[in-house]
Amino acid sequence: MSDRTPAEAARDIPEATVARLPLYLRALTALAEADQVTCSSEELATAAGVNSAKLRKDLSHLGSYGTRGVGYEVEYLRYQIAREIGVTHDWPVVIVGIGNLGQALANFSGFRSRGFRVVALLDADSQRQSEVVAGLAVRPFDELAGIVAEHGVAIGVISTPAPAAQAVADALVVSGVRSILNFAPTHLAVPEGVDVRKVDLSIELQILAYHEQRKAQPDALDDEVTA
Amino acid sequence: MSDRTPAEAARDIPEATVARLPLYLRALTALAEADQVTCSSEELATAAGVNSAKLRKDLSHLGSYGTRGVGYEVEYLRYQIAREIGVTHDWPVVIVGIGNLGQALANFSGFRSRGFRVVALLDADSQRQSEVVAGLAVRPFDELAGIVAEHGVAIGVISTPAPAAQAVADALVVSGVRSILNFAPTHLAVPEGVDVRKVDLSIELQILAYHEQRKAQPDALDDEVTA
DNA sequence: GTCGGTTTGTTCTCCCGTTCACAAACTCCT
DNA sequence: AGGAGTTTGTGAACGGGAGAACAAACCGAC
Repeated sequence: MSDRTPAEAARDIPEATVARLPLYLRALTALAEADQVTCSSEELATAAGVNSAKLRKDLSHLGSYGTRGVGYEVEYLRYQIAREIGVTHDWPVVIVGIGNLGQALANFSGFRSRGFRVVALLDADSQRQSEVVAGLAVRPFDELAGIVAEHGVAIGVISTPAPAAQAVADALVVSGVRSILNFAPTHLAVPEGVDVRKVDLSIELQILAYHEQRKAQPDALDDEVTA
Repeated sequence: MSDRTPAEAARDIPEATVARLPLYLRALTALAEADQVTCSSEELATAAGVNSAKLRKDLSHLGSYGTRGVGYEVEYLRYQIAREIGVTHDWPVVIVGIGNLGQALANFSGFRSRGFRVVALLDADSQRQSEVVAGLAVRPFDELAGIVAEHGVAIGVISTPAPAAQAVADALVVSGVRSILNFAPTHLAVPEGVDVRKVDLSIELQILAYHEQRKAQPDALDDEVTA
């Protein structure tokens, strides 16, 4: 009934907590690179930009790592969170739609370094299929099913124009992909059990614009003729 | 104290509603282009991918547009939402960091068509300053303050590497920018009154990976040695 | 061994957001 | 004009997340 996946609470970790775990993972990685052995919840929370009480509650959902009176062991906690998220091994990813954004995504180093590996770039435009982007040849879109099966791809990224996105999503789902990251500015309808996360640049800007407008106008609101 | 802006509820429209208004605006624009004159809440909600009751409550926060027994007039409602968001006129935007992602953003047509106009591209790398991207010359970063003042820029986009992001944010704030869209994978500390929205690609992927992992494992969880 | 200081894990409360369900209000047909 | 049908706007119940505050647990000193 709902647009979100209602029974997606797989075990018992709240969705809001899941969304913050990558923040903690990143902060812990930075601490580890600075050769810090232990850290307090206060320190880690500051590094991640969240409240320390929230951090402790989040971590309590995955277990009782950490020692009272001492704090958390950086490397140990980092591994535990990585394991919980599932990025102790690499996930194969395909990117569909190799325009400006798709090329930027293919070149994005953050993927490779954080548990993801781009195994194929796909595009329906035959002109792009002669190009090589980020060391990978751009391949025809109809090779999707074979590539997904071959590499065991579970995550697909859509960076096509909006009109093509739904068809691409359908094809991804048919091929067996159950998680989609959608950059196309459109709503995707997918079957139950398939997760879609949306990144929408113009929506983010419009939200900023709303607040910006409110900052500018002190309190003039009702005195407008709108016919 | 908090990392979010606590007193940002400018008037009385809930934040969750504000985040959905751009969705409705987009759906209404699509309906208008299909020459549809009126639409029901059910129809608009389906197009936007949300619940119809949620849609009606959202719209009720901006006023009582719509006619019972009939629905909403597409063009009228579209204008009202655009006015509420503040995209009836264009917002000048600067993009800082013209790497792969910055170039993709500069070329993104959705900005221009949805109330935003990129007025300048900035980069600290002098090698990039000879390039022309999306019809705009890449200019030195130290011209920021002048550009912001000249065009009345209120919104800045950061697409630099993570280590440079905080310094860029500081410079934006000093120049007078009060809204920042941050693509760098790091937490930005900004003064009260400045809004930051974050788009983080690897976090989105990690959230997908978490759910994907839970789909794969039916219910094996505690039986792991972790030392 | 005991005591003080420190930090985690957890409980409790409050608030925001979602959803259901229904009254109010409008149109169209007779 | 009146009634049937339709759709909006909203009141109320419900669930989840945020934050404060505190008890439990650990370390180190004496």
